[in-house]
Amino acid sequence: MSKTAKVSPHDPKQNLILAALPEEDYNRILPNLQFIPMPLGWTMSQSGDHVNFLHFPTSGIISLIYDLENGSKSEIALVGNEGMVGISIFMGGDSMPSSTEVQSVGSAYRISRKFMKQEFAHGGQLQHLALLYTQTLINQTAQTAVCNQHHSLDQQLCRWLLMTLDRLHESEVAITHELLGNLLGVRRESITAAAGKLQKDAIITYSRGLIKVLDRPKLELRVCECYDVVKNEFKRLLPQRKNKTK
Amino acid sequence: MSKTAKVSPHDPKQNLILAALPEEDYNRILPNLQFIPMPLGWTMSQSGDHVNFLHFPTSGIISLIYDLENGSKSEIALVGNEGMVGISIFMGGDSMPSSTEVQSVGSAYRISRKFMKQEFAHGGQLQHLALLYTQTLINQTAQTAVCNQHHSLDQQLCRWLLMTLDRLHESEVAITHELLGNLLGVRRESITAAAGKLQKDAIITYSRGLIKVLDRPKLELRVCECYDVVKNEFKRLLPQRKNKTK
DNA sequence: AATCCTGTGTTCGCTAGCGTACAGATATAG
DNA sequence: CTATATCTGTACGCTAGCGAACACAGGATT
Repeated sequence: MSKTAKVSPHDPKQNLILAALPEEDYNRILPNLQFIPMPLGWTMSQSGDHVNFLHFPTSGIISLIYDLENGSKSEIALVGNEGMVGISIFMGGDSMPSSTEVQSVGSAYRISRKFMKQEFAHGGQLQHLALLYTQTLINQTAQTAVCNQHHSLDQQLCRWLLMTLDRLHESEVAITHELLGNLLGVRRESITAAAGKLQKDAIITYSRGLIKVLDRPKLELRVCECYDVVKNEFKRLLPQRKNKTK
Repeated sequence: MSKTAKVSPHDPKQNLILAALPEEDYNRILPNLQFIPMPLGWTMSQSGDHVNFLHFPTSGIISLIYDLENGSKSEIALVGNEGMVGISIFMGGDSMPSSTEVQSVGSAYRISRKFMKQEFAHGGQLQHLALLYTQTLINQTAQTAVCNQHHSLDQQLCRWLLMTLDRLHESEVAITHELLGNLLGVRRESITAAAGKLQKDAIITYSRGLIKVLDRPKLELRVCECYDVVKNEFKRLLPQRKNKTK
């Protein structure tokens, strides 16, 4: 976050998808946007829930999570102000087997399911961006699948931290080992061990639910390729176009 | 599948997406379909390749695979005659980081990228089905991610066999332990061990690249929930509508 | 027949992460 | 300022899957 002002979460264009819309589309959508705060821990939807809104975060982080019968979970993707939550609305399924939880406080603008379906049917730029973003989500999920299988928890932790930092725009992450374990699908103790190594090497410090990243470059040295793959594919599909607001 | 005849791979309606189209849409698309055999081992596309055709398999199986820098791989989804290959065409990205390989001989009908884009833009039933199918793919990928992390190889092998059987419509699967290891992201020896258990319990037999499933019900008893989750979500999103061919 | 290649069987030591258990440490509430 | 709940540290034995190495078996080749 930079010096001061101007970065209000109340500006819809803090969301990169909205920001990338041509003025015409943006202006049509604007009156249908509803501002909504996203408190920490809010379960926006659970597996199978009929989804009624498409959310465009302006700040904060949402985790997409798959739950198993035995209570284990795994995060399959992260969404911040670069994306949207609720793709099943335009994909047609109306619900998904994943649950969505607010990982880091923030806020969003949302539009109703009905309006989004209309907009999508028009086939304009919002449709295009929504589908491209969905493709990046698929990629994120798929890369998570391979990463889970082939990379060490140490590496996965670095990946998670970097992905989170990218969406937070600050170097402090509020999360306990316990919750992080849930997201990465491992025990709390395993996180303690992995985080301990990073702390010992002065890459992070943490205490009681607050992780501070001291040395991001070193994180990038330790992370597995998955971080870059996801990031690069995102850049390829959704390059940051400045919208020409006069 | 019934007694005899009539199940020619040369009938485009062997593909369930095509079969689910209303006559009107189907007839418009028909002249643009090109039949193409899919030989065993054919790499239809590699990571990053610009995709020129959307394939609708009428038989056979295609694996979607993610590769890592160190040479490890993992299959992230299976596609048979229930689906399509090449979604990046209508999702807008034109390519994906996954490669696609023919796992089991078969054939497909394909349409050109250009024609598909046109069709998709019309916003008709093909658009709708394509997006729904994409949602099932996302689900398959996400479930693979959790499964990789939380379930034993034994269970994953059962899952793979069942998913394959569902697409083959027969009880013999031609694949070596080595290749199976690649798909499931483990060593050949680990497959030998897992398959050995199934063979000992008379659930399968195998030799030199040919696995015969003897007792499917027992496979279903051993498999993890992931198999059903994916299957049920598929049914929910794409229930088998008989198209009203007079 | 002898040879080769591909596919499978098996072993050995190794490591990551699990499950369990318990102890210390630091907020927050009363 | 004490009590309590929440976090983190650490230890122990256990298992799944790894990596490497080698033996054997069955088709194919000649």
